[in-house]
Amino acid sequence: MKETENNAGNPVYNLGARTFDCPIELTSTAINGKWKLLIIYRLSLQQQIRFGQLKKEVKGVSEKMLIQHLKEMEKDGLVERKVYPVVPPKVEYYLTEAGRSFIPVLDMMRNWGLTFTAVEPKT
Amino acid sequence: MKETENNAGNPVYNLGARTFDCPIELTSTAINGKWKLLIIYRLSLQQQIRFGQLKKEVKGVSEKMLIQHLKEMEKDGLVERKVYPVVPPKVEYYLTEAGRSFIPVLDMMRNWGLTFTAVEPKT
DNA sequence: TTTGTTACTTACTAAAAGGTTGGTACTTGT
DNA sequence: ACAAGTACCAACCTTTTAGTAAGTAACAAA
Repeated sequence: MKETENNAGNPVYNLGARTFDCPIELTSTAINGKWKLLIIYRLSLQQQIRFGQLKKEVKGVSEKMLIQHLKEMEKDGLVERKVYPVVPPKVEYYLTEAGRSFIPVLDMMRNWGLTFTAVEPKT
Repeated sequence: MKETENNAGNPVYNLGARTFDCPIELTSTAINGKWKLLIIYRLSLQQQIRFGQLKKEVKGVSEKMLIQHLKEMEKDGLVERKVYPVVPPKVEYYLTEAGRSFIPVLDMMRNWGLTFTAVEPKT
């Protein structure tokens, strides 16, 4: 059972443990989640960031979803988690190489959004 | 009530009837939907396409979701719909200028996905 | 008159996503 | 003894999203 092709002989794409037939579906899945793009954006602006700080910066996110999304992105190999053996707990998150490779894509997505800036109506 | 800023005096971004404070959220919302990126991708490959043909090309999509997504993208100003007054019905869809402006972004997303191509394990 | 074609619509259901609340662990400072 | 601080977890509930199945309109061809 070849792992570089699907049954039709087409190449496949792997993100973490998941396999896709289509690169767009991979990307789509990777960023699927209400807060993921914002999380990546925040992570892209600094080397590493503590969980509590990230929660403050991603405005409106619940703890549950922040953790859930971070875990998924960890599994996908986009984010890493560093635990400091201290009390109270200290955990830092940062983008992996693969995660950082998404930054230019995110920038384009952001720039596209910027083109929809509201303008003053003519009086 | 100014429509180019939010209450904090920051600029806002408009997609169709919706307003966002953050360009990433706008983009996120615009492409939110299981099939939207694939639909845009298909539309990007040809000038216009009939509904039935689009359904064939976006493999796995149900009629309901295809229609729903197309309608949303129409409201968002990314897609246009052309109805021919014939029987049986003939409807063609195509990207608007704003829709086409997303193509480079989609290309980057696709290229990012391509970097996850599975490779032969070393034997 | 019945059938076929195409682009839908509607109703119903199942599944997934996300929010809220209330925990826990562990150590330090009081 | 206990309160504080931080990063979680688990249970529960609501909302959203998506899938299925059935039906409709309009005309043309058989």
